[in-house]
Amino acid sequence: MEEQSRRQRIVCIVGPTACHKTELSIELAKRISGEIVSADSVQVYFGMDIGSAKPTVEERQGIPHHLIDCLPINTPEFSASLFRQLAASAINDILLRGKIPIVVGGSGLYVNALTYPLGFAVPKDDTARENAICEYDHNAKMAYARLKSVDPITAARLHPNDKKRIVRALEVFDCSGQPLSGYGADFQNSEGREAPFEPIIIGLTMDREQLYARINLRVDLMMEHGLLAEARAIYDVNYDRTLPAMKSIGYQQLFAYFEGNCTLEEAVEKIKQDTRHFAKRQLTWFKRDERIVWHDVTSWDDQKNDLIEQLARDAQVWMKGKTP
RNA sequence: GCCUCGGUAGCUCAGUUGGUAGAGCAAGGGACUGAAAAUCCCUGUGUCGGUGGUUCAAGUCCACUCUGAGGCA
Repeated sequence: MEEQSRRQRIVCIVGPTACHKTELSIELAKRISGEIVSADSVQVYFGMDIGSAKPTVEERQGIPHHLIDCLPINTPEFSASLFRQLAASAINDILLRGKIPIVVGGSGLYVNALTYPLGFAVPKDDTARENAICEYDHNAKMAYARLKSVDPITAARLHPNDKKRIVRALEVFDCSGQPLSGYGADFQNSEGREAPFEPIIIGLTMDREQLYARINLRVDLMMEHGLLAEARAIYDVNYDRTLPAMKSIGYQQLFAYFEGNCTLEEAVEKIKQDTRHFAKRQLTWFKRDERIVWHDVTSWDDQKNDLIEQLARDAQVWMKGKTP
């Protein structure tokens, strides 16, 4: 309890893409003297502006934004762990300046990295990963069986086809001698470690059909605002296509078009489709998080003023640390 | 007017010699610890266009009918 109250508090805004997170966060920041920390795995890259729905300088209205535009596209690897380091230092800075950090984003794992005591104890090990991939490709069943014997807890969580996670779990064991589950296998703080920050989490959601309609519309707007040229510029640089940034929605589909694998119309449809699927996955992720206080913003235009006022009060109470 | 081929799940279509239907996509649900806008898993009842008939049994055969596309006049 003593430790808990000493932990630094932050405000988080989460929810699926196209759910007014950006607008809300900026309005909130204006009222409570906040600064924004983006928890978004694509907005971190320079040059991916339209497709990642980065707020423009005008939209930011002078509110400082962190973790936007801080990596080149050809960054070979970024990770939740690295995000935590960068975001944590940004947040500490903000707090030192007496401002309120507002973490806003749709990358659920990134938010959890800041608000749960996630392990991230064993860094990526290229050799061990190579070997695990070979092992899995050679005989997936046996690779899974080995994980079962070496780390039964993680194996039980994972489906035998979940190559990426099985490989990672084997990698962790092979280079550390410890099972991945030994570093804390859940989000429930069962290991008793302390999370970096203590959040109030505001969740935005809306009627599914409405959300999908907004997504479709937003993709059309992105195209009008020059997404094609933005994607083309990135395509022309000829980056390694296995780079994480190259797989972002809105870009990979247009790359397929540039390569003649589909028409432009089909590519745009695919962007909408993939964005809808993505929004659904985000909702699944956030739904199980019982810390989130949800707000249905289906009728955003009518409710936003009241909602912003209310959330500004909630956030300020939270930051003063008066736990009920 | 005649001929041909269609009409089966939200969409595109399968459906063997008659045994009350099944794939892909969409959609829904779930998972998620150094790739997370990534990756992985689960879920298919629908007046088989309609009405009658043959049959123990019809999406499947027959008749009529509605409807779409194409062809010939």
